[in-house]
Amino acid sequence: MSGGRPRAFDPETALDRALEVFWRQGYEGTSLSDLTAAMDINRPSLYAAFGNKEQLFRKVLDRYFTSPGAFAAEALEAPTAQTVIERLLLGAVELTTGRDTPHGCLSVNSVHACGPDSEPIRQEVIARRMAGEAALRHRFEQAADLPADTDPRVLARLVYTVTDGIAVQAASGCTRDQLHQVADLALRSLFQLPS
Amino acid sequence: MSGGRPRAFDPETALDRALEVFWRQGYEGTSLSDLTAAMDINRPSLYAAFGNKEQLFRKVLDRYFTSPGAFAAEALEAPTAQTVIERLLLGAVELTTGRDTPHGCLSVNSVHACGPDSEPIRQEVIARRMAGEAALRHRFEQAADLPADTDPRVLARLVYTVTDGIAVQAASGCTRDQLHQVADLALRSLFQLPS
DNA sequence: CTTGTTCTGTACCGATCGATACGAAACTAG
DNA sequence: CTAGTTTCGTATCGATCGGTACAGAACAAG
Repeated sequence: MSGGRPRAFDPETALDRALEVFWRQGYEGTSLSDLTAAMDINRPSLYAAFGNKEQLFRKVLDRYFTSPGAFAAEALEAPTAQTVIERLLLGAVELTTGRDTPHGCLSVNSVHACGPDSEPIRQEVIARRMAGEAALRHRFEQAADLPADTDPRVLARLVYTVTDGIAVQAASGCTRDQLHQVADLALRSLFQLPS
Repeated sequence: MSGGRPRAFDPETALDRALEVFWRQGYEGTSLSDLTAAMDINRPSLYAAFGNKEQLFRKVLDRYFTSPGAFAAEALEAPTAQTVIERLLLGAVELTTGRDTPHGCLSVNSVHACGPDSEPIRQEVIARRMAGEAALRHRFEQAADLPADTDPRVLARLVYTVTDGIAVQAASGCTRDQLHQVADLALRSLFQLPS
């Protein structure tokens, strides 16, 4: 039992740097050289601390959902279905159009991870998306402010369809203000509110 | 002036094969080996006939929008704004969940083209998307079946947000039937139709 | 000190990336 | 037939990919 040479970097901040790069460039678009440059560590240090590129990305995904993407889980605690949806749509706009973060959504980007070698990553992201959708459906099943003929599954899927679309729009240059208008219109349509 | 050796492949079918591969694997995820294998031609033949990978992708984009994605332009000719949106949403579902085509949308995939080297591709796709959105806005400006307080820009953006979301959902495994339900609910919400 | 352990830094691995050089093959024109 | 032209097929280019071997540096324990 012994000390050994102390590591010269903080794993958490390094993980944040990796999140930055993966968020902006996607899984396949990010090379190990990009990662080591952004994390300011050498290649062997990266492998020793985080496994390999795929394992690093999974840890980055965890960090993404627990900190910038935490609003999605927290939104489910809103009192009514309407406020849940409101928080989800507005939260998606904020997340995907941040001033200090890349535009778009890491999760949505990763669904389109391209090559055959990144298929496990795709599957993992898809599994997380389905879990989120199922949670939203359960939340809707317990809501009292939805019409009786509303299918919670379809509504949950529509809401995630809109948030996914928001992410795509943000990734393709739509501004935060523009997307706020879109989210507002979507909410007014869903709940037939006066404009 | 002379003949020369005739080419042993049909450029149009080769382009269709390339579309297939790019559609499924994205721009960066598709290697030249993937392309030559799918198009059943050699590397120099590809370069002689289509330029390079980027130019080939642009021609594939043209083909995509003029044949599987043609519904988007045609939908604008529908008589009312409501039917325009109807055709767009249902067309998006059909396009992105085809039996004999990859799931998802080539255009939406390419927005997330990852690395810094594929930035020109991203910009081209974004430009085409903005052109489509502008066309839809103009169509809405001339529509008689929209409430007077409707902002055509916001509505156009919302419609494309939903079609983008449909593409993401399709890419992540959602079935055609499920997305039809989503599109139906979106339409009923937008136009406050009885279910 | 020495020993053991862990991390750092360089230099490198085989594989694959997009892109080409070059000669043989297949055609037309004369 | 020969000459000219275009495509095909192989073999290869330099660069980069993800991943590692290995030696030296920095610590703790004795």
